Order: sequence, then structure tokens, then C-alpha cells
Amino acid sequence: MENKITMEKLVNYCKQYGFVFQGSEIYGGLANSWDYGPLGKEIKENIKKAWWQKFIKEEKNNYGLDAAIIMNPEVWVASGHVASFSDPLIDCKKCKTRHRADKLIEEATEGKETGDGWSNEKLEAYIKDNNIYCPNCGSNDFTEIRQFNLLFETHIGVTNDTSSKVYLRGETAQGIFVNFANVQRSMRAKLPFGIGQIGKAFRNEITPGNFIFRTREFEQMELEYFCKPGTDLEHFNYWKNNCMNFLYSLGIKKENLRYRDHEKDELVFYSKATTDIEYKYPMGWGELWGVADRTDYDLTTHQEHSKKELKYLDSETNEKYVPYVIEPSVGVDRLFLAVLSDAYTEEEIGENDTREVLKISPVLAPYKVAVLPLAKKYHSEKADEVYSMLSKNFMTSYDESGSIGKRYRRQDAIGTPFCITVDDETKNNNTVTVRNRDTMEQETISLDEIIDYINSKINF
RNA sequence: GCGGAUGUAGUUUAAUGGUAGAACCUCAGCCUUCCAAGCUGACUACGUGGGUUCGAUUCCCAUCAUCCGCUCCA
Repeated sequence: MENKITMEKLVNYCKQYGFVFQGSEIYGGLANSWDYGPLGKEIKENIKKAWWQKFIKEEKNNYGLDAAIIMNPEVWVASGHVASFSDPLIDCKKCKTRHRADKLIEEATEGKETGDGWSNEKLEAYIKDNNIYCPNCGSNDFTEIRQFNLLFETHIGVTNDTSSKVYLRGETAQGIFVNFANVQRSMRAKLPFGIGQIGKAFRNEITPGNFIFRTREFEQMELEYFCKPGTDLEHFNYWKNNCMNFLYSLGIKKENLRYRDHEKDELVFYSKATTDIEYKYPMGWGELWGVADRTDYDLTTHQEHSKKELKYLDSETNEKYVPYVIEPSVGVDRLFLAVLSDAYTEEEIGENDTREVLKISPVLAPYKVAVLPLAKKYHSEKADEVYSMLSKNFMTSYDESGSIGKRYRRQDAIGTPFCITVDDETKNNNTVTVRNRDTMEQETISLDEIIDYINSKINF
């Protein structure tokens, strides 16, 4: 039975309840920028906390890092981002198709000229002088070449001279690679070990879209797991499984998850093998988590460019080598999108009655508990006390407006797992009624036990 | 970046060359002691900027944003 939410509905839902708003909305927005509202911020934080718990805290040999967003620009030259993040693109004025200028030349000359490393002027001149035609419509009326560099550029200092040009990081991974030796030494780490990082990355995507699925500013949770060459496949498979199990543990439905191995011709140049964990988003299957065997590409290239040795001395064999690295990389925003679209449900209860329920894991729920005085007039004061007590332990919501049923529905819609009703019994016997989001069942619990009770249900 | 479509309260929508009506939501009051009750009232909208016109939410242009397709996707 498919109960899949449409993207349009999800966007409205997110706005309505304060999960995600359009960025800079009162100024007409900014394309593909989104702001996380009060509830979205909580979920995002919980997602990051869960990842950190699983991939850093609970792994004996994994360490955390928080590297700078703006790095020495040489980092991006070394990594290959500056060169291959930018393609010389050219548009056919007649049929409006877009082509890569170097590929046009390569195809037209059947490989005699590749256009590799040519300046834009040279590419343009060659296309003009040699009457290279648009493969789509046969015209040779092209626009000028435009360089699309996926890295955001900015400048350090007040003058915009090129020497001060820097980039916003296009991935958090490079911060890890350049700190490989620092972490290894300071933590006295032995292979295999991992370094993980959560942080923002920036890419000037040509076509972002699908809500928060692809944006120009996004947050990554990346682990770089360093290992001895030759053992990489074993670790690759281990992390593939681990990532999938993590998703299961967050309550994401198995039928909405799958592995997809990259084909040989699809692999990026540095990678030996890549498997995506895909999720069935409202718009269809799409990448959620990429697990890549990056070999020793990154450390080797940084070693060459920085002239600093990034080898590991294996104390067992007395060998020195550049470790291989397995990279499981997931976007916080994509995981957020997956979690929300997976949890959103419209449930029929009784005849002609539905309730909106966010069946999100209690671990990720923005509010863990809501305090509801049964009758505002008689129970608000006591409910305040209960709120004060709970809010020291949990994200707690408070609502005294409307009927009790209405308030349950509001909490259902934002995924609060427990509603605590304060009534005369609370005043007289120190007990509250706890109502469960999923079962809609109630039980009576003493106020003395309530914190332990909730804790037992929401811990990861 | 190209092509197409769209743009009215938070949401869904109605009508109109003479500045807009509703439903849901929200809020307040009355009522109400456990699953969207009722009554009364309140708040809130023509994406933005130009142009045509006596007068534009309506027509035209630009712009911004969203959606679909193309392109791209370290």
C-alpha cells in the first residue's frame, strides 16, 4: 500500500509546522535556499547527534574533526576540484543545446584534437576556424564559452586581486585529508582508523532543485576511514552495511532503501568502487549516502602538492605506505528529507476522519513530550510545574489552547511521541496520563517515574 | 543557463479594468474534564518593479520565485 507524500505537499507541510521555510522569503526568496525552522532545526540536530554517536563515539578507532570552511586554495588545486569542477561550456544559439567545448572538438576531429588544457580563447577560435558544427542541429553559431566552476569563490582581504582568491569548501572531506597526519599523531591512531566531520559545504550547482535535495549550500556528514591497501574492499563492505543499518535504526522503511553500485564508466576518476545507498524520495529514487573507495588518491595528491609526507608507518611490518581510504558520505539535508517523507502519514481513524501523523523515530522527534493541561482553567498551574520539570530533560512542548483532542492532533502532526495530560489526579495523586502517538493508547504514570519512562523510549 | 507552465491570506481556493469573497488553520472570549465539538469575534492576501489607463490584482514588459523538461551533478 503506497502512502507516499508528494513533494509539493511535503514543502507545504514543512512550512505550515515550522520545519523548513524558503530562504529570504520576504525578499522574494533566493533560488534554492531553505531555512530550517524551530522544528526542522531540532530534527537536523538529532540526525547529526545520532550520526556522531554511531560513527564517532561508538567506534573505538574513529575520531571527530571540525575543520575550517575556508582553506588554503592549494588544497583545491591538489584535490582536482579547481580543474575538474569547471567545464568550458558553450551553447548553440540556434537549437539552445549546451555542449562542452573540448568534447565538441574531440568528437568533430574524431579524437585527433582533445582540447585538453586549452584556453577558452583557443577553444573558441578552433571551433570557429574549423567550422565545428552543433551535433544536434548542424549550426555553427555558438555563444561564448562560459566557465562553470562548481566551487564558490571569495576573497580574503578587501581588495579583489587574484592572489587573495579563496574557495568555500566543496566537500568536508579535504579538511580531513589535510589533517590526516595531525590526527594520526595526536591520537596515536593505528590503522585502520577513521576521521569524521559534520559541516557545511558549498557547490555552485548548475541545476539544484527538488526542495532540499540539491542545494548550493548543504551540510555533510563524512567519514574517511583509512586502512591498509588491500584491505580496502573488506572495509568498503563493512561500511556499506553499517550505513544501511544506521538508516534502519532510525526507522526508515526498508522498502524505500536500496544499494546501487556505480558502473565502471560512471565512477569518478579517483574512485575504484562506489556504492550509493538510494532512498525513494517523493520525486523518485535518488542518492542518499555515497560509499566510495577513494584509494590513496587524496593523500597521495596532497603529499605531492604539499611536499609533506602523508605515509603511515605500519609497526607490525615496518612498512611505510599511503593508506587507502573508504568514504561514507551522507548529506544531512538529504537524510532530513528522507526521514520526513518516510515518516509522514495520513492515518484513517474511524469513519471520515483522518489524522496527520509524523511517525518519526522518537530519537529524531523534535519534541519528545508535550504537556497538556486537561482544562486550561483548572490545570494550567500544575501543568507549568510539570513543564518546568520535563523541559530540563527533554525538548518539551506546552499547549493549552483548544480541546484535548485537537491538541493531540497537533502533536501527532509534528511527531511528538508522548503527550502528558495534567488533570485533577495530578494534583491529588501526583500521576499523569501518558498518551502514545502511534497507538493512541493511554497509561497512568507517577510523576516520579515519568523522566525514566520517557528516557527508556527515546534513547538511541 | 535554455524551453514551457505558474504566482490572490499560513494552506486550499473564488471573482473582478473601479483595490478582493470563502473554507481550513491561527488567536481571543463563552462553553468544555481525554482524541479535529459548538457559538461569538479577530488577524491575515493580489510575488516585486515599471508601462498603458482617469483608474491595474486583472492588459503589456521586465524581474524574482516555484514546478516540469533539457543541460549539469565532486
